[in-house]
Amino acid sequence: MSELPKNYEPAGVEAKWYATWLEEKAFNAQPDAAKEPWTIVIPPPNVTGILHMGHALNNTIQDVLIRQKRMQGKNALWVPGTDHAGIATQNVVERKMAKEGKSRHDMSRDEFLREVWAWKEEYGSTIVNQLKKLGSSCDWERERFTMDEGLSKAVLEVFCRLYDKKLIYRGNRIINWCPRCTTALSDEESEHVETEGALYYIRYVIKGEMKKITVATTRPETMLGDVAVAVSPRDKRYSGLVGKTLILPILGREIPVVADEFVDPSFGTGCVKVTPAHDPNDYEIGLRHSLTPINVMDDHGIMNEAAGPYAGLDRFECRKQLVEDLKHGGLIEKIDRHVHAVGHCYRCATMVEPRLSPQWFVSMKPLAKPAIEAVRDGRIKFVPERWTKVYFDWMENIRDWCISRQIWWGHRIPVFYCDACGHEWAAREIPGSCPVCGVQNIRQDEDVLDTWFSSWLWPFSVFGWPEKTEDLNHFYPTKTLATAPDIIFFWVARMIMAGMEFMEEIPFDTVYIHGTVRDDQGRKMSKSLGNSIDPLDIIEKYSSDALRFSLMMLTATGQDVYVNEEKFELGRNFCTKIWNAARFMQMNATCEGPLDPEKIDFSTMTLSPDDQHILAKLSEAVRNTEDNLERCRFNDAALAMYDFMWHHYCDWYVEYSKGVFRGEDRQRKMEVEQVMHYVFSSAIRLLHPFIPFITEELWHGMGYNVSCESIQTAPWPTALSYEELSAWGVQRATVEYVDAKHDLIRTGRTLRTDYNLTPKQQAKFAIRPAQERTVKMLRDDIASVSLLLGAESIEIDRNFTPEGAMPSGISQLGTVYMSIEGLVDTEAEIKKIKKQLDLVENGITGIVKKLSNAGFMSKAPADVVASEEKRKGELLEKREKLRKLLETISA
RNA sequence: GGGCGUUUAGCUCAGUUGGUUAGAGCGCUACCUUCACACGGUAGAAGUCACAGGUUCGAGUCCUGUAACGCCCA
Repeated sequence: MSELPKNYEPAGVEAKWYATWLEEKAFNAQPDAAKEPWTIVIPPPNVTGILHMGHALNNTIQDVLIRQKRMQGKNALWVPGTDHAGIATQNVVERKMAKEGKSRHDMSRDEFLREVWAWKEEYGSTIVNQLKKLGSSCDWERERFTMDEGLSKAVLEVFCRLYDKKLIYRGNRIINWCPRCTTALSDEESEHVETEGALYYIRYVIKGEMKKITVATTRPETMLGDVAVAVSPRDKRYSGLVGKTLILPILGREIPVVADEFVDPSFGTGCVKVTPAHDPNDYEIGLRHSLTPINVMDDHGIMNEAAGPYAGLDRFECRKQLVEDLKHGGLIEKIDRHVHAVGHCYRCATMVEPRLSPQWFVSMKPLAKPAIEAVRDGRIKFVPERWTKVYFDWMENIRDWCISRQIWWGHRIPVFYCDACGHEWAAREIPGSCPVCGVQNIRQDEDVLDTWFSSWLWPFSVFGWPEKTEDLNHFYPTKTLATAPDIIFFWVARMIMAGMEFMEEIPFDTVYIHGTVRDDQGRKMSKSLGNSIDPLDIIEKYSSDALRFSLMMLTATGQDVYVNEEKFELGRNFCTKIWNAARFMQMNATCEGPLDPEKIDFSTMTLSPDDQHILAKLSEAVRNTEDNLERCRFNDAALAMYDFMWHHYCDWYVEYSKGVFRGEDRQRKMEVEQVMHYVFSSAIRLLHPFIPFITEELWHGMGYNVSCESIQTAPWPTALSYEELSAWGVQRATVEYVDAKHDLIRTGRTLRTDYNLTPKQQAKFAIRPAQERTVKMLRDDIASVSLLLGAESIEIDRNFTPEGAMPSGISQLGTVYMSIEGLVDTEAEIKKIKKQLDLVENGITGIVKKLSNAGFMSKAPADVVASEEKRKGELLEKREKLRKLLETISA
């Protein structure tokens, strides 16, 4: 046991222990048939990422779980890694290159990829290092990257299997296109944003007639691609119109009027323009009426030749000019304001263009079925449970997944084409020639796969799948997946599908969905808003433990977490409190040498009521913490420990121990010291998953590392029942007595405060116990009651009747009386109270006068009257208290 | 348009299967620099549990409806 410094300096301590842990390979796990595996896979952060509060929350949760399981003796493994984040990373590298005056369009694909890999080597470990600062106990020797060799192999395997099962297919369909990233996106990657737009009413001339009809659209520029106008077949207004021909304004193209069930007669004019190349619904209408789509834009959202006079214009510029032109031609009936949800690229926020495009898709319905089953029959459960419904809703209406991306960074689609014979096939290895005609001149698909196509395999690909490895066999399936709600569809649902399809087993049994971290105004933390709090700043200022503990205290199950900097004081203050509790024990140490908390035996001691009480409360805290962790109630678990350590241990037991330590009974001192070490060493073990650094520092500082070098592998404390506790002489009745004693002491302290006694002033107390059996208990325990009450003397008498000035209070154990004779200058006190009473009386008179004044009542604003009424009430109450006080003192 | 969440002390939030006097942290008030800790201690003030109905011996909790805010999906 080395003497602890007065102030805890977390920065050095945290760095020291993390380095030691790495050195000792404390986080590493190997398959071990003798131990129960308990696995977590990290939601791999993007290599482009920097640690934000969401990561801090997410990873603290995982670390809490994994550290607890490790202490419980399980073969705990937390597999870390990063995601190659296709579009995001390509964007970052392209931006960086642009600053250097370079463009990927000036280099070959291979050259560009070399640039990205170089970037990854340089910056890709940023977030990993930040996770280490958080204290994350990941097995870093198993760190994976979604584009490393093994995982790429898994991706190829999965692609080929699905391709061969015809579950991957290429189709020409309307997809979400980002004109800035120039790639297709999946439906999930297009974020709907409420946008203030306009509804344009455009007139189309009916061929051969002088009449016009009006169509309403939010995207007028797409009319250049119109191939028809559709009306509802049930719409009587237009029943004569179907089959007629319209003249498309500007371009003069002749287009038919068709009847289609899709049209909602109540929207706009009931006539909708049909642009199959730029709208998913229009595409369907086009198919039903055999209309040929016309694409009017290029990859960058620039109008193409099909747009006639507008070719070469940006889509938004085109909209402006087209509307102007239509206005001049008298073809705009009106323009209404219109708010609607518009898709935006989730990587660059550019407005997404729905666009007809040949892309690769995964047929999802067959994959969804077993994944729905796994959740329905309870093999996988969501916490909180309500997310189950969100999952089912999505899974039951699942749409095919567009997996091809027109970028370079990612897993290249392993499909090959032979132009000689037209053969197309998927291959796990790059083939040398066409397997059908033998021609060597074959080419590979240019596109890469959606980044989620590798992450959906994460829970088993990290263990070497498709190889049947020992790791895979031992560590799969994993246990709890902790993640934020925004990637349930992107990732969680797809992992379940992949697990069921390729492993024929669930990937994890619990999905814990935590909240989003927001600022104190409820806004999502984001760089652009400038409202983000950098976890690293918090770590520097308050320590990693403080960050972790505060986050855990704040994260009510599944609710969003609102943070501001001050909230992290909570964790810091708690760590300081623990530190000082440890110092207190050291200062009062009588035992010599190291102390093994596992070897303490209370069965030979006679435990005092307070000893029994704190031991029972410890078991209660252990039970609460375990239960709450089991149910992912991290805030309740944190609170249970906080409450125990601060309010039970420090506020009561440490205060009680002072009386013992100041006394002469050496035997008793040693016993209390043993209780303290038992309780404290258990409490810091309990706290270790939440605040790993300070607890490890104290484990060593207090010399608990006798039989177990690190707290990380020290045995998890056991919650003892009263039956088990009775072996040490702990009785439930005694514990309840101490609870009641605390209530009594509080009552006595209130009396002290009421009569303005300073902490140093001793007072004479008397207690009239409510029950006979407490008389002896209190008499035996009188020393501790006296100390905690600041009593000069205490008379305990079932028949006590007060004489003179003795105010009283009622507690669970009985009535407490305090003598104020000699402590309070009665004369002066009476004078003071009378003076106050006068002031209050005057105040009341004034207000009553005011309130009975008709002029005031009729003219004064209501809130003024109300505040006067309120003040009157307060004064009346105060008068009553002062009168009572006067009565007692004068008695 | 559909779904979900939230509404409890000045602020931020807990409150599990309905059950004594609705809790915590911060802030506030008073007293205290006492030999673990002022990042502290003791005591205290502070709530029409969003609103309107209903069920019940009993509702912050369950049911119906309304409102506001937020999120997701179309």
